[in-house]
Amino acid sequence: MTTSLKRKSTIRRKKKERITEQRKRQILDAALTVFSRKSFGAVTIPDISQEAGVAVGTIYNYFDNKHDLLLSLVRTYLITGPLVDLVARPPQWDDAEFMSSFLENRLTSGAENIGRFFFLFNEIQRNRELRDEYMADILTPLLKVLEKRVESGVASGAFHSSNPEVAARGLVGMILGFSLLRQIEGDRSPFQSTSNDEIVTEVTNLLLNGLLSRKDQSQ
Amino acid sequence: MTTSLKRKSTIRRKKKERITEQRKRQILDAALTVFSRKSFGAVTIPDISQEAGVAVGTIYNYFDNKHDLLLSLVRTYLITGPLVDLVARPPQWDDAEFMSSFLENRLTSGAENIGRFFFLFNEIQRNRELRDEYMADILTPLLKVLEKRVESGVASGAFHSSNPEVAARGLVGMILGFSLLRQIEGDRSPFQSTSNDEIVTEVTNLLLNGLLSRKDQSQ
Amino acid sequence: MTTSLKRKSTIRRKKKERITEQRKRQILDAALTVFSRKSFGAVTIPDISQEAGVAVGTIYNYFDNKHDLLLSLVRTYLITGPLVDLVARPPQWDDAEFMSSFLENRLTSGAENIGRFFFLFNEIQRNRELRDEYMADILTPLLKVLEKRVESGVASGAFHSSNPEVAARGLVGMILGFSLLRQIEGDRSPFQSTSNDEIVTEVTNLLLNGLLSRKDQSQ
Amino acid sequence: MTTSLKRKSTIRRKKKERITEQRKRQILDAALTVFSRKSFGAVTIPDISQEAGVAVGTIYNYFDNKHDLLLSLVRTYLITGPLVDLVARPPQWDDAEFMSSFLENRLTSGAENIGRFFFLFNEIQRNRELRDEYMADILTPLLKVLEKRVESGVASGAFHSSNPEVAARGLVGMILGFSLLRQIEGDRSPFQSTSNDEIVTEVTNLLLNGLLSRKDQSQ
DNA sequence: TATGAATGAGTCTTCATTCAT
DNA sequence: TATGAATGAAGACTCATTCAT
Repeated sequence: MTTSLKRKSTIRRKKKERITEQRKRQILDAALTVFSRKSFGAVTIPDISQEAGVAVGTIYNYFDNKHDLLLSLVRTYLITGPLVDLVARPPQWDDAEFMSSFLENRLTSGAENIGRFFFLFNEIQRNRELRDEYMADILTPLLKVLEKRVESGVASGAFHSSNPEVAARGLVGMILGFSLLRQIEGDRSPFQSTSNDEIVTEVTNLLLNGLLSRKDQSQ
Repeated sequence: MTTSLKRKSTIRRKKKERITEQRKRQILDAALTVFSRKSFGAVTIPDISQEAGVAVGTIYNYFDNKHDLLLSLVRTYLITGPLVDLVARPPQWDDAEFMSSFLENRLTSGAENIGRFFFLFNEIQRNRELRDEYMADILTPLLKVLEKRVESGVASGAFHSSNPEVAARGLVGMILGFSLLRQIEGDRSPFQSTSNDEIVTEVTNLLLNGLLSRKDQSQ
Repeated sequence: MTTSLKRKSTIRRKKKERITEQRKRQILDAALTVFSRKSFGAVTIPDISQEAGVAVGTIYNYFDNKHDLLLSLVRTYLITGPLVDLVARPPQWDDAEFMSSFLENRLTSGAENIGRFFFLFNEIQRNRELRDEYMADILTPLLKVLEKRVESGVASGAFHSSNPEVAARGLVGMILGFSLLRQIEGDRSPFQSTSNDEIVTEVTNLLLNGLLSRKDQSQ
Repeated sequence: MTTSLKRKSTIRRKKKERITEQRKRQILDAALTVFSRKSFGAVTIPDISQEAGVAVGTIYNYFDNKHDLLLSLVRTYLITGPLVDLVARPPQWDDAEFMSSFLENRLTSGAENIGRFFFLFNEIQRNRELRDEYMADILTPLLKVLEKRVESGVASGAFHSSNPEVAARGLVGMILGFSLLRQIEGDRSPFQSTSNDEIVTEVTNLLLNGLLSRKDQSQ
């Protein structure tokens, strides 16, 4: 009976933990939805609580304060996901294949979300804690992986001779900036009737082959 | 005498307008300085008034309210400047020269400031009025100019065959994204000891010639 | 069988009541401990529940609300105890002995606790119900006993001729005020290295013999 | 004219300072009034603002926060006034005269106010900053003055041999405690029909001559 | 009976805006 | 025109109390 009781209590604890995680997620999802509508500063806790369908006080049962909620938001949605996998387990393809695949992946799955997280770039710039964490966990590792690929590609002759640091930031930067422009243009983007595949192909092509045609290229 | 009086009053009015413009500018400059220190939501009117060296009430003599001040900020710093000139009076160079010169110009003079103005992009996205204005006055014309250049470059054989809409957005996007990354990396950027000239050269090179070396390029 | 059942149920009920009283006491003790750490306004029900080792909800099984808990606190710790005994069964000593023994008793056992209960005096002042109860049950009877002793002492020639009402309040007041000062001085009290016996002797001496030496005393 | 302008500005600044002081005082007076009705924790800023006849925000133009308001309250009403004068410039009377005059003074002018400030003793006990300041500025100097007087009185033979530290605290304590009892008894005090002079005389007599009549006194 | 997550009224505090000087 | 004290609506956050388990 003691065993049974113990088991029961363990089961209950686990169940409780699961519920807690679900609630956190429920609130974070609501927060993200609201943040994509209003700017961060304009979002109020009641906004979030209403969207999440819980009381204001409930939010404070799961997060210390608004700032903590923001941090959790970043940790949950940015500092996880496919990018982290890519960095942690870079595939064994050759450098050109890797680049082309990386660009396609980011332009396809990353671009759709950039609008929702755009407000975070602002916060990241102003909030030292957030910035340090984002850089340490995401940006720097990603850039390092790309730099290494560029270096090895240059060494093997597959790539132009390039400064790897600039190239890595150029690649990531274009993905970021291109997605940002799509976000700003919104409804008025000329890509409404362009297939996403074509866009990805074109951008990848631009980055891999450049703008100039072969004959004009000056090595 | 009436004429003389009128003339005098005209002179006075002009002088007054000039002073008013100076004051507005003084306040907007202060606002921009403050925005670069604190996150947008954290900036208060007293902050700005202190930075500008005027009283809180004075700001309300020149701007209707905080939102109006923000609008003026965008109009003054984003929807004016060298970009407008470039679009209004595109130089007569050939397409390749134009592109290379455009990239250098933007990466040199634009990049330093993009961090300071970045928070405005957020506002642009949330504020329909602002976004429409920004797109109509700046973004769309700029993209149009670039698209035309790409088209003519492709026609002349100077450029790879490309979708001009994608290419134009790719170019602007990379400038935007690359500058944004530099801003985020800040002190930890690996470019601390790299000359700005080299960076500009490398990015320009990446965009014009692509990442892949000649022998691998598939037209 | 009915009888047996009834008896059993009576026993059970008594046991239950005893357990209930224990729980109440456990919570009140915890409340007192917490109040001695934080200011009254800063104490929360979770604070008390944690100190008592019970859940928040459990407290509400024994007390209607926070105010009720406070009332019980006063009733349990102020409106009971040795003072009540003293008043209910005054010893048969002569008046001088009684006074000296009263002072020693109060200064010894009462003084240590006065700091812990002091915050209750505030509540007593604000809460008419509580004040009436405290006065009716404790303060007035105590003062009456002392007044009677002073009267009889004056009549017997043992005491100076005094207004008994003033004298009684002077005695109680000094015990109260002296203990309060010790509480406020806390660590910085000069009595750290003075034995409690000496302090009690000195205070008792001051009250019984006064400050002036015999030769200066004006009857 | 420059001189005239300067003078004008100086006058204005002084006027402004005076108005600021008046406002602070106005708010502090209101706070004191409200605190004497409700316990400290129960008082809200709107309570005070309403009593003071100003807006909530105005209070924050003069005090950093509620805690700062409390500190100012203590500084303004407790750490100033006749007690400070007494301590700073002790009169040249002989020791017995001094004591008797001190007691009369405190029992007369101090006692009426003790009720209004009673809540502060609670705060003083819980709030280290407040306690340190109150002790350093008021309590310790006062006790030191009294201790010295007792010492010199004992040396001159005017007073009984006493521990000066205990005696000083006994004197102050009785004033405190006696006033406190009057406050608690309120309407039901038996002193309603007793002249204040008589009360003061009796308490002073008790402290100076003690309770025991001459013949019983044991030196 | 015990529990503790959920609730939302109530608090402190901020700050855009006004207006008398 | 410039000033800055006064204003009070609005937001972050707390905590006494409830109630489903």
